[in-house]
Amino acid sequence: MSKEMAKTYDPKGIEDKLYEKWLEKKYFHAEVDHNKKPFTIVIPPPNITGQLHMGHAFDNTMQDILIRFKRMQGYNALWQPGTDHASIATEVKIIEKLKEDGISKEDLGREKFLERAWEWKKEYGGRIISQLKKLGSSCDWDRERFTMDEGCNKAVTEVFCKMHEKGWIYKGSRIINWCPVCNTSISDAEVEYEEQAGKFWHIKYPLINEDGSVSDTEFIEFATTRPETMLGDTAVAVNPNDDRYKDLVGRKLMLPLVNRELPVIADEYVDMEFGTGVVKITPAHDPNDFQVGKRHNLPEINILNDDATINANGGKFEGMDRYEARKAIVEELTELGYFIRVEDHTHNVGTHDRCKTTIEPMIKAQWFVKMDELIKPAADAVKNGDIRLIPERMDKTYFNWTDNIRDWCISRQLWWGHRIPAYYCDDCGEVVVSKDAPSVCPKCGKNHFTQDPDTLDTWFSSALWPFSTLGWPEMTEDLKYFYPTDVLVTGYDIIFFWVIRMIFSGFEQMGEKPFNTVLFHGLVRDAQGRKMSKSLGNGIDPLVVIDQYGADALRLTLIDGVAPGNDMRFSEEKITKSRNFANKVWNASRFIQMNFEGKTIPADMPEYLEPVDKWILSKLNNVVRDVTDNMEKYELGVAVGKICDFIWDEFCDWYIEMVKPRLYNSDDADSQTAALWTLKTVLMNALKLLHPYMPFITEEIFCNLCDEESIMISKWPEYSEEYCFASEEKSIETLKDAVRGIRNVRAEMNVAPSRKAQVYIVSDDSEVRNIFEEGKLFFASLAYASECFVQENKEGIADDAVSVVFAGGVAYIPFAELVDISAEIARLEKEEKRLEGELNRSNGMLNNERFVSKAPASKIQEEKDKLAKYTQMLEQVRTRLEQLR
RNA sequence: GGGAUCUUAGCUCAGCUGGGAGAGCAUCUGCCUUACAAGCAGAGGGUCACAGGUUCGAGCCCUGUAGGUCCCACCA
Repeated sequence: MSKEMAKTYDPKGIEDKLYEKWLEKKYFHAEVDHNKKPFTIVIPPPNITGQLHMGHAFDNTMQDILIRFKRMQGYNALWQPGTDHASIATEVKIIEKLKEDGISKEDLGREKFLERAWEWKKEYGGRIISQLKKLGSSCDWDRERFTMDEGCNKAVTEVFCKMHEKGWIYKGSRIINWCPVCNTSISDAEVEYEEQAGKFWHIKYPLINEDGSVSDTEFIEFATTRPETMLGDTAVAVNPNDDRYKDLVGRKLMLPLVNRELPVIADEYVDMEFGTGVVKITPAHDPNDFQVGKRHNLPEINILNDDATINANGGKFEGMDRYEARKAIVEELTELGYFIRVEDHTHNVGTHDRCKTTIEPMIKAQWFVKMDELIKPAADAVKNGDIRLIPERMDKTYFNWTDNIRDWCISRQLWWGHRIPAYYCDDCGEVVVSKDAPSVCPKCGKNHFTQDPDTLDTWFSSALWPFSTLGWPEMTEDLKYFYPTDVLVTGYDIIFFWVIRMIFSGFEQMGEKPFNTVLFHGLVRDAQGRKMSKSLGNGIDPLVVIDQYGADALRLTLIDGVAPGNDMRFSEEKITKSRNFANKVWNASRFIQMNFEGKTIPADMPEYLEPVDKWILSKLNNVVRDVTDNMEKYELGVAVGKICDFIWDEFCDWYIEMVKPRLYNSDDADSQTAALWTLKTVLMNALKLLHPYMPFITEEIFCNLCDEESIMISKWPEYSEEYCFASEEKSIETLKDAVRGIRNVRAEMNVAPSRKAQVYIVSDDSEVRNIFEEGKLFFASLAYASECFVQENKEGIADDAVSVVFAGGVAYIPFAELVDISAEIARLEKEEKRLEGELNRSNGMLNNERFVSKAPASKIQEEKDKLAKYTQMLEQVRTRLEQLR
């Protein structure tokens, strides 16, 4: 056999070496192959600005597990990787960097700025990719893409032009969310509402008398959280059914400070119950007021510059910041006697999710995607099960968005991104949308154009990712073969940003869904359950974890015991547990390898197998079936739990211990061969099951133990009738029961394992006697017995021997000098009580006529078996008690 | 305001279509048993948030209550 294994598993060195090998062998690479079924995952492209964090590690671990699993199952598995240009995030970073040198982006100019951005991409864009590799991700790196590469560019332009032609992309002047810090419009999805402690200012406007003079007795009172917006008020509204104000509707008010006459209008929008039942209307700076303004043909007065300072429409407040103006306005209103009072008021304030700046609603000309028609097939697909969301509850979240869809603002006043393919004729202003710059104006025939300066929302290109990466708009072979992809793995936090947009884009552009299934995961939180964040400084760097514990341990920690869609807590304890498991696997393998030394192990199942061999093979067979089933259903956390339990508990703690005597004794060659073959078979198959979760350690061991090239291209184990040994499974469990019982008693009596004792197994069931007879050797070692006798009756056993009742018989341990008869009686009485309880329960059920008549037959039989078993055990306990008394 | 979800051992969480409450960690007790002390063998510990209901049978299904978390809406 090959080289000696170290005593503890050290992932350092091994992981990088194996990853290099996989790359070299091109195992990750997938080509169209019509003899194989494809299985495709597209990666959620990480931002080029990003560093690998636990969220990425979680997300990519899940994808890698699925891809490796399917690859081993014989699918043509493609994991399509790439990165996202992350328009605004990247632009902000570059601006920050420029700022350090004292330059603004305008100083630099568009061309130069973009040059910098590309340099930046070149320098840092690869960083996250190399970090993903550390994790073991088996992406097809030959296919790596970037949302702003040539192909994706082409796809974006194509979609924009097509949709524009169809009328589903349009330019319009509408109220949008404006970020005064990033200086760009953003979409509704990018607005985050944050509860803030604010103020509620109560103000009054004077009515205008019939003679045109400003009344000093008649006022109309209302309250606002944003007094500065009064500069843009163009009406005051009341509810049409509000008797208090009926007479005022149609009259005029004087807007103080700017001396503008405002009408009092009636609109259903106003809630009579809230406050004074009066609302000031600022169509240019509030989305609801905007709607009211449209209904009543109110003027829209924009009072803000792009940086949220007051513009010329604000009169003497011009140039003030919005918050300075707020203060100044309240002061002046107080002086003029229009201010009533102020109260504390917590309310939700819309902020920009990226920079947390309070957004300012403004009317601006922007490009939009018309959503009402586009969303229909996307909603239907989930409704009718064509696309499955896991966990299912995500459906509700999904429909909540599709049912309340609003047009998508896609233009951004940024430079880093896909530039909008719209051209304006310098002479007549005609708008031409086309893939290439037009040469002649279709309206005036002149030939000078200026391209729209804006770029597109980052998510516009990510929405096309599942097909743009496969070659669209060309109908490539890749596209025909790999599309639709199989599963998308992502966090529930980007369902609106990305998932929905990919779905409607897929239907619209490809005429087909982009994926069959969406597997959602939750957030990785810290040990206290807090979100990992930069500001809290509680983030755990996955690369540090990999360095300390290995990628396998990290991966296991992230997936073990986690249900789809649920958040998980990451802690030192958990990672230690995973590391320990890796070490356990390592040592079990080391032990097995040591025992292979100088032996030949048959390739096929030997003729002769002992019951324990059959037992573990049967157990393995069940695990293979269950784990495969769980994985097909995306229950990865459950699946890995079963694998680990099988390896640690059944295989290491029981089976290996059971076969040790056979390994140490070469007299019975057949028996030893059977043990060696079974050890190898079970280990190899268990490693295969574990490989998707812990790719490195499994590969290292696998290659140490066999001549195959790699575990990652080996065949996934399948359930097989050949390995079904139901009766051995059952009988070994009986034997384990006896062992546990004996250990328990010995532990209670504080007998050191080194103190061996004789053990007598007494059973009137010949099958039970048989199994102990056959397993005598290992049974003795597991039960710390010096000798083991199997017999039909109690003959020759000391009366005061300790007795252990198990299902099928009684074990006697003549340990006279240690036995305290009264303690023994107490122990057996406790056992008697327990069994009586069980019998009561069982009898209760079986005597319940309605249970017997309604419960399924299998359940009844199960209960009858238990009854028989406990009856027999109780009998034994009672007999024994009598003897002792 | 609408919705989702959670409440199970001291802690962190599993528990699939209803059929005798689980794991890891922690605690306690023994063990250097020639793969592993990052280990082995044992033990203790739970009215499955609360109240009803459906059912032969409920941690699981239904209704309500309380508390937590999250998402959406955004009453100026």
